[in-house]
Amino acid sequence: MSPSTTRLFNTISRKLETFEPDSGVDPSGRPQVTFYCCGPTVYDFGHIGNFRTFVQVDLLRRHLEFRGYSIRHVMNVTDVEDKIIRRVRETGQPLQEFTGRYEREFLSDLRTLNCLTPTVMPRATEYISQIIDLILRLEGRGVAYRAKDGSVYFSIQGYRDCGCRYGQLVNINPEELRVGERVASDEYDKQSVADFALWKARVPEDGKVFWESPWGQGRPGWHIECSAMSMALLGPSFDLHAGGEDLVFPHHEDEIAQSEGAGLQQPGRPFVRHWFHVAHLLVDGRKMSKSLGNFFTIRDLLAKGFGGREIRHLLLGAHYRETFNFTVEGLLGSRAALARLDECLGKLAVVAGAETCSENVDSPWMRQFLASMDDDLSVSRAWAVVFDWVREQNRLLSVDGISASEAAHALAFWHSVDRVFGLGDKPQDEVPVEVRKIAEERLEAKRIKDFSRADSLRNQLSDLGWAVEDTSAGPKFRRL
RNA sequence: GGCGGGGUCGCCAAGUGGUAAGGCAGGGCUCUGCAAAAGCCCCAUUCGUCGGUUCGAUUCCGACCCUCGCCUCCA
Repeated sequence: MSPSTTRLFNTISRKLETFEPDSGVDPSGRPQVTFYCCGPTVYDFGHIGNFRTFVQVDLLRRHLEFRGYSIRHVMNVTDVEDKIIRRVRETGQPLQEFTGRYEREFLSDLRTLNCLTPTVMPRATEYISQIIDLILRLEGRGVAYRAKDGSVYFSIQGYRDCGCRYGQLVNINPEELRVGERVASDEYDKQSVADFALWKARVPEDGKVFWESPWGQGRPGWHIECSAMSMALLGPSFDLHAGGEDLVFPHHEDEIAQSEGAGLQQPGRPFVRHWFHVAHLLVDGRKMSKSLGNFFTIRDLLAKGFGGREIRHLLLGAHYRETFNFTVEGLLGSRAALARLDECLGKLAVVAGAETCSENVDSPWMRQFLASMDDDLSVSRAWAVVFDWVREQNRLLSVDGISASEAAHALAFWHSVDRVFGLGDKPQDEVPVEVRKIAEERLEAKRIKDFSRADSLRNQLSDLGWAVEDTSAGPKFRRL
C-alpha cells in the first residue's frame, strides 16, 4: 500500500525515523505492524492522564491503519501487582472480582473516548506459566539469580557479561541510581540496587494471591509480564511498543533487558524496533493529585456534563511528546470548536442531500492533512488544516457556491479525517416534546408578528436549557 | 546531585535562518423583527533574559532565569 510515509520519533534512537515495520503481511496481503501498548493496572478508575496516553496511542494506530497497515494491537492488563494486592487485602474481595470490575470500567472509558479495541488484551494472571518459563530461561543464561527468600532477581551484571547493554532507552549509570533509604524489606537480598524482581516470594500480606513455581510460592514481578506476553503474542522481536513517558525507566528499560537477556531474538534483531512514548499531562498547570482537587476520572468529567467526544478532542489537541495542560476551560473550548465543526458538517449534509462520494485521498486538503500526520503525528497542524477547510466550506456555503456533489465530496474529506481522529458523529440531542411545542408556538407568534410573545417564548426555551435558531428549514435546536 | 523536556497573543497551541498556523475568548461591520449561525475585517513589529554568529535569528551558538518530568509505584 503506502510504504513508509510516516515519520515518528523513536525513543531508543532519540531521533525522528521513518516508521518501517518488519512483520511481513497479514492474510489479506496488507503489511502488518506488531504493536504492544502497556495497558492499565486495574486497581482503580483510570484518570484523564492515563487516557491521554491511550487516546494518543489510538491516534497512532488509526493513522497507521489509514496508511494501509494491518495492526496487531496487543494491550496487557496488569491484574496482579502491589497496589492490587493491598486493595484486595483491604476489601477482602477475591482478586479476580476486584480486578474484573476495574477492567470493565477501563474498557467502558475506552469506548466513551472512542478508542479502538485492541486485537488482544492478555491478563498477567493468565500468563503465569509463560512468565515462569521466561524466568527459567534467564536463570539458565546466568542473568537471573535466586535470593534466600525464594525471590528471583534480574542481574544487570550478568546481563552485561552476556554482551548486552543496560541503559538503551535512557542514559543511566546503574551504580549511580539514587535508591532511597527505604529499600523494600522484601528486596534486601538484591546483589545490586539496580537489579529488579522477576519473581517475588510469597509473604503473609499476599493472602491468597500466589502461584506455585520452581522457586516456591510467589507472584511475578512487574516488568516480566510485559516481556512474557508481548513475546508470546507478537514474537521475540516486534515493531512498535508504546506507553506513557514515565514507563521509559525503569519499566521499558527492564523489559528490554529481560527480553533480550533471554536471547530469543534472531541475531541483529532488537526486542522492539520502535518505541513510542506519550508525555504526561498536567491539570491546571500542576501534577494531578487528589489533595489538590485536580484529579479527574472520565466519570468525573461525564458527571460535569462533558461528553467523551469533547474529552477526546481536547486530548487530541496537542502533540504527543509535549506536556499537555488539561483544564475545564479547555474542555469548554473543545465544545465550542466541535460546535463550529458540526455546524459546518450539518450544512454540508443538507446541501449534499442524497449525493454521496467515496473518499478521496488525493485532494489538496487531504494531502495537507496527511502530510501533517505523517510528520510525527503533528496533530495541531492537522487541526489547522481542518479548520482552514471549515472556513472555506462556510465561505462557499454563505454564497450558495457549492453544489450537492461538491458538498458530498467535501464531506468525504471529513470522513477520511475522522477515520484518523476518531471523533465520530455529533451525538444527536433528543429534543423534548415540550421544547418542540414551545418552538411551534413561537413560530406562530412570529407569523402574526407578535414579536414580544416570540421573545418571551425564546426565554422560556432558554430556561429549559435550549436555544432555538431560525433557519430557512425551520427551527433548529441546540442545547445550551 | 544525575538525566531529559519546556518557556510563542488573555487561554490552548503550531512553526521557520528571511520576517509569526489554527482553536477558544474579545472588538467592529453584514445578515436577522430580535437573536443565533455564518461571512468579511481587526486582535503577537513580536517569540523567557542577556550576549554572540549572520546581510538577516523567534528559529543556530553560549550564558543566565523560570518551569515541568524522570531517577521510588505511576500513563
